[in-house]
Amino acid sequence: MTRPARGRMTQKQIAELAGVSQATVSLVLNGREGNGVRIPEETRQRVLEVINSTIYVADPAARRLAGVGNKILGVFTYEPAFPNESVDFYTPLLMGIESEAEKLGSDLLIFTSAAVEDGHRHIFQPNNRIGLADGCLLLGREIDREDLVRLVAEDYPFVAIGRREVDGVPYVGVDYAGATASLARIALERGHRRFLYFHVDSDSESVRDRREGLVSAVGEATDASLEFRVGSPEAIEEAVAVVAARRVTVVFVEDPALAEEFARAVEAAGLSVPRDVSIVVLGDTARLDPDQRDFTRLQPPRSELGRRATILLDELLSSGKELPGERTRILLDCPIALGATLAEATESAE
Amino acid sequence: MTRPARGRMTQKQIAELAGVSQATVSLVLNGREGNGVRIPEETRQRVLEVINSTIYVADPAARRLAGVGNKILGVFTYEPAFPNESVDFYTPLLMGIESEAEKLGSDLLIFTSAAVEDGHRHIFQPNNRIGLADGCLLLGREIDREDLVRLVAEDYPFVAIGRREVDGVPYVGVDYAGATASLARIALERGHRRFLYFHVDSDSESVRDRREGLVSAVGEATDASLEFRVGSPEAIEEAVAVVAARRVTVVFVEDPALAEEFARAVEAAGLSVPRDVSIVVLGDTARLDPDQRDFTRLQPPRSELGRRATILLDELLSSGKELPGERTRILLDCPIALGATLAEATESAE
DNA sequence: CGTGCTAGAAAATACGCATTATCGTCTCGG
DNA sequence: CCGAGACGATAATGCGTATTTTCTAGCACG
Repeated sequence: MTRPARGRMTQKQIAELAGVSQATVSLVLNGREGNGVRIPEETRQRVLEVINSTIYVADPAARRLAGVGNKILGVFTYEPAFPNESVDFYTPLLMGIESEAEKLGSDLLIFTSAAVEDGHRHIFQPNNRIGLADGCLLLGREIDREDLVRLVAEDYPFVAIGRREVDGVPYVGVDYAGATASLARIALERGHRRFLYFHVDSDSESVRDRREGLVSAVGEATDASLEFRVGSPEAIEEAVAVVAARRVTVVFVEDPALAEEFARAVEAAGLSVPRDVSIVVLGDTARLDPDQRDFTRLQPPRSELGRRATILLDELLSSGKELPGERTRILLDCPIALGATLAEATESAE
Repeated sequence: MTRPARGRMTQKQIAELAGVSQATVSLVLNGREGNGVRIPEETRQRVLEVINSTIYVADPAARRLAGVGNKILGVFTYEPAFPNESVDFYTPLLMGIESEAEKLGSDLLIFTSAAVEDGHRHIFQPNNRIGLADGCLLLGREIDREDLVRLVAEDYPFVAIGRREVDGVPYVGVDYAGATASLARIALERGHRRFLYFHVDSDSESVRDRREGLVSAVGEATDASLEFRVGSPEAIEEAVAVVAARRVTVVFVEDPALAEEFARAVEAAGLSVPRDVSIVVLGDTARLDPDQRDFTRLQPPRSELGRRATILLDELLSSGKELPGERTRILLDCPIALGATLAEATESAE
């Protein structure tokens, strides 16, 4: 017995003190009336007095076992939630989640116990405890698809933060496609015609959405072209050469770290950002150093994401899951930070 | 029934699939051997195979009810944990807590449900759920004394972050007295003799410790003097006058926001910081703007605090609370940021 | 006086798991 | 052939709560 009685009160003890049965205590506590249950005011008061004179609180584990909700929302992060490098990513999410949870009167259970392996956590481990929560929010840049499938199969109530293309997965995501398309259109308006896209090797939905937004917007302009390059050091060298030859005037970079690297390479080659080449950052800019340049970029509404996801989870829990699919798949508009790295295109020397 | 069976697997179902009893499944899962329990390898394998072919995970609520610790550490914050203004205060603490909880294989339950009243939360509210956690960490600048007394009375395992002068309260705090004394001695070494202390109206232990450290260190120098002023706008005006008259060369400020205000007032009066007057900040500097001046100040080791508190709580839980008092009251050294606002004292014009 | 009804409250049960006691069965020694 | 272990596995129990079911008086009515 890891955890002995400790001063903890039980309904049975309350019952003895009040001279009633445990069942009566439970009925009083839960205000059950009607349906064959009657409790005269006198008895009710007696029980309530005893309860108030003690420090009784219902054991949540027992409540859950008995099939009632606990007002506990799980939060599963695929990476540690609080380390410095992620602080700007997770903290705004958690802020939104916390404020909404407070409104709902729910507690948050953060699953820090899931060990990190292969760089990220897995939900289904021998002793996972997601079952303690009424439902769960899933945060993380990359969420294991198998986990999602399994959660759906188990009919466990959860909401993913970020769009997920798995049947039956409720999510609150960001309209990256639309926002990226907007950025691309701004570039087009500013005269850019030759685009370069530094992509990353990831098939995550967010990356794909951004790519598709870019491709479709550039495709709308018949005279514009879009080249792809994997974001790697070699590609940077080549890209700088291409830029130097005035064949590309704007570069969309998926990885923020790479953007800075590229900008430096450009400048090392004697060119200027954004005069000679504009740069737009697409991926999570949370990790940018504060002293880094003011990139033109996406600004996902993270707190709002957390808030909306929490609300959706609560809806799932209270509605008994009969929500129509479209209400469980939410995309939020993504604001754009215009920044200082997207300028008018200079005349091509061709 | 808020939460019906859902696709969830139980040991009973596993048992049926494997052709054994529920008890056997449990025994296999928990690796119980000896003490009258024997399970041949053949059976064990059969059960394990079934388990692995399904998505079974033990129901944590049931486990806990059955007397197994659930490895959940509660985190009670007296203010919302994630809002921007507190981010630098709580986040490092949470970082330390999280990393340690991960090592321990524990989850974190954040009590966001406790409604905020009178500006801060209370632990004991009807339906508080701290009972779900094995133990609890208490964070907050000001912790309600009554809550502490009651927790001790209940024999509930917890650790406060920050020194608390309440009998039986385990804590991990910061040696503010020592660090403040060090700062004062540095000021003395640099020739300062006339000290001014902007204090705040708070009897919290941390504020008191800093005051005592300052008083005792200044008291050691027989030729030094220390004046007290409540930190208020009027006091600022007066203090500037005093400084202008060269009667004070160094000001210790409890409230960081006030420090900046004071510095500006000094400069507005045509004096210079730190040439004419040195400033030392004592209180929580977490809220300082990044572009604020580089104050000489205290730098509490917050992540370490979180880490050590988590370790202590774990010790309390696993030791059955038989720890000697001195092991449950820990003070960590507080590093000092020398900053740029404590200079050599200029010769007094007296 | 027995029957039916009602109010009030206790008893019983289920939840899923861990653990203990118990029950067969088999083997070996005497 | 019988008793004592040894071995395997199951039945039984408890954890604290919610809920359903059952029980006990007391009472009115026929």
